[in-house]
Amino acid sequence: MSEVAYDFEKVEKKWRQYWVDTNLYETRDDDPRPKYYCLDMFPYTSGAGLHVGHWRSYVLPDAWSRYKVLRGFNVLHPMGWDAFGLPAENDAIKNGIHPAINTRRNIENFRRQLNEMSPMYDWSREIDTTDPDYYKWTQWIFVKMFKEGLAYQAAMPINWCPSCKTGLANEEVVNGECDRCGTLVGKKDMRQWMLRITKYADRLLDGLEPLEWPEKVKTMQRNWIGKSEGAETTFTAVDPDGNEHPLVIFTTRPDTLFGATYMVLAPEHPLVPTLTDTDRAEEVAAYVEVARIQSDVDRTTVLKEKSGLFTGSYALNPVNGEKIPIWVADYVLMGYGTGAIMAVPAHDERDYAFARKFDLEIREVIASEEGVSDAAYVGDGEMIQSGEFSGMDSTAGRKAVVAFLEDKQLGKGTVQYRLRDWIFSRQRYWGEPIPIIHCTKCGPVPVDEADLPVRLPDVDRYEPTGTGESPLAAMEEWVRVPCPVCGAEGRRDTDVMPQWAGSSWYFLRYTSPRDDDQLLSESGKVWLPVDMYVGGVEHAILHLLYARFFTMFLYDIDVVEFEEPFVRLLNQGMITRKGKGGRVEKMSKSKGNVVNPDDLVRSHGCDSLRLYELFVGPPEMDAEWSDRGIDGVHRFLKRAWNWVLDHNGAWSEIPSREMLTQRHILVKKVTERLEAFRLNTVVSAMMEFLNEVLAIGDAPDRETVEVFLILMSPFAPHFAEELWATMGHEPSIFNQTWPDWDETQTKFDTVTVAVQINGKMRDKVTVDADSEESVVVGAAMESAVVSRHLEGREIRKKIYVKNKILNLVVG
RNA sequence: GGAGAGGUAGCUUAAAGGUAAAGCAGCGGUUUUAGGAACCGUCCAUCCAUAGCCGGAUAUGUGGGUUCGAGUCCCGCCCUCUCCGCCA
Repeated sequence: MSEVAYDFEKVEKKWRQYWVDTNLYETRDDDPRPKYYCLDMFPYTSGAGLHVGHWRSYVLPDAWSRYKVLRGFNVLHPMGWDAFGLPAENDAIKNGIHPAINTRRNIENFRRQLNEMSPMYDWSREIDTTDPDYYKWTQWIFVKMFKEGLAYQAAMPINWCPSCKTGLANEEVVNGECDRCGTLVGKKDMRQWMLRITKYADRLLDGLEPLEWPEKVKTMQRNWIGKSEGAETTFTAVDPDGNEHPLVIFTTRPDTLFGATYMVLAPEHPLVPTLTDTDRAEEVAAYVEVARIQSDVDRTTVLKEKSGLFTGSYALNPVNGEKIPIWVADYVLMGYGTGAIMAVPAHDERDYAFARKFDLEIREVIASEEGVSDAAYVGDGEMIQSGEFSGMDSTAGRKAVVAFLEDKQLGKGTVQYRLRDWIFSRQRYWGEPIPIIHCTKCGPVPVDEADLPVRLPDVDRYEPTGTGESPLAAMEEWVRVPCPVCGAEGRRDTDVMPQWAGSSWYFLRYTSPRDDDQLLSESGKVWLPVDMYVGGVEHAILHLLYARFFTMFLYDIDVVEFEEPFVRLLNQGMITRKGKGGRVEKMSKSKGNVVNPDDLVRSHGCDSLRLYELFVGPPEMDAEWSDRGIDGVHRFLKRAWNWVLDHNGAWSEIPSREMLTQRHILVKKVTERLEAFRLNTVVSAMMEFLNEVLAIGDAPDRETVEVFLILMSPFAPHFAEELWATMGHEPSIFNQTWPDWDETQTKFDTVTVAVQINGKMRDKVTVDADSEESVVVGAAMESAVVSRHLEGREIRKKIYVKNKILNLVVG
């Protein structure tokens, strides 16, 4: 037994201080080593603090960063705070503490908790999205977008809680209800700032292709962007007075144009009042009103019965002049396509359900084996009942019909996206003020870039006003400013940016966090783009899409030299644990199943917890937390500690052949598994190694132990550093180089070969490595078990795989 | 309805065509006034057979297939989890 017990508390305190004192984690732009930028998704600083599930997502990239350091890279591994936004503001309101103060407290708690993990963050690069020196540049980007025509104002229906009398962000609408009072959320038309992300739809789609991202995330983004090719076609609507109105629809299936038996307008469609006849006007208006105040959530998630009303008017199909009824129904959305459709019930599931309910004609125009008597047929096939196009395959037919429409000027081929422009205004307090001044003569004018940032004023009342305006609107002395263009009296925009604004470009700022003159310093550019980005899959769409959009924009205005910010993405899995309801689910305070990492650091040590967070399961998969699991890795560390100290100073001069082989196997396994990011199996390789060398029992040689410690250091840094020093080395172990392995040294002198008979394992024989077949067969024949199975049977075939198995096929 | 991930010993996970392995739990021991912790050892998945050992058969959700050999490859089915969803 070693004299010095593993006192993790003392060891961890000592080295944590040492690394800080010696600036081990300071990262320099001009370091000659090749750069590597490993980024964690920075936390949203809620009041709840970190649990072991969060810890995992920070330990993984930290271990990876430390590995990259040992591999000779100059690693940038920064951390900061995403601290503006609604949850922070609501939390502050609830606690009756000003958001600025509340946020500061939360940040300090997060920083303290993260430091418990001993991360190699370069804290000199810390950023905070609520810092005016930071959001100055968030506003700067907005000004640039405004100047490029990408930021514009539009009247948009927004989520509106009639009880709280306030606009709500989508995040605040839960199952169609106001998150705060439970009232059904409706819609209200308000003038909003919008960002023209749709202009980038194609680039956002095409850019995904080469990225080393999980396929799932790429698929989700593709679906979100939702590109569909089709045609716009102009029908002619005839109102009750006999006046004609062009009615444009979008369809992805122009080949089914002859199957259109009715049309549907979205309730908000501007032609609805015109086309509704007087008998139906009241009923239709009521229907439209109900649909209008319903939220998108209600209209799109409830997949039950279709509803709708006939307007009393008809439209003419441009390809055959047929007269078909025009309906209004809420299954058609104003926000997609043109807000109007031609309904082809035979070949569209929604139209089919609607037609069945309202007894409308279902006309088959694509031939299929199944027919359309039970359900719509949505596949391809031969076009029938389609005039001159009959007999054509529908795939070719789509192009032919589009060509026909274009020729007759009845329509054109177009592309539609599901992606909408980004609603960028919030009528709230805790966010970046939108840097625009409204002038009665000049209209909206951006704040002069030299005058940025527009500081968020300190107000006494930061609660939502109830008028639908931001609390900032009440600050007359702040609002009233001269117009930057003409000098006349202007008014500041009083909306703020959404929570996502600051996080859409923060990864750039870490490279030049204190540059007051530009968003990104020349010297900081060396780091970009991000080589490895680690975070939860919950950001698969919004944050990652917004960040890509911002980056592409900054590329277009020559701020950065690349279009895609994140080369490689890793989504770490959640930590789950049995909650109050007895169900195994994601850790959260409300489920009562959180485990606080601070407690485990105290009881088992930071290194044990780091190791267990990695060991708990494959990084990208969810893992169930086991309260006792950490004991296993803790014992492993103690055993390893004793193994090193027991032999310290009494090393074996020459490593035994077996020890040497174990060492090379370990380096190989750990390196290969690390490169594949299978960190859980790296830890188990360490355990297996220790079990093997303890079984050998010989004193290890010095080099084997040194190698072991270097391999351990990314995962259990204090442990490795302490033993490294105890062996007489100068700190720090992180100045060492990752060891290499010799393939020829990973082989043992003798190997155990399994002997199978007809594919079933019967015995094992030990032979010299690389033995020929005859030798192994000879050894196998001496086995009693084998000979018993061979008795009275003839060997038909021998299959020998060197050093692995011998299979005897008998008759 | 669509997309993705997954189902291996009581639990969490390895094994990517060739001996089913690691940790936890369990069991036995040492230490201890005792319990716990720690440490050491061990490990029996099921069934058949046996006084007991030796032995045999069946075992990676399930049913087929390919192969000398399948947890692994192919096809069908069942179950779990996550995300998306009236997008024309």
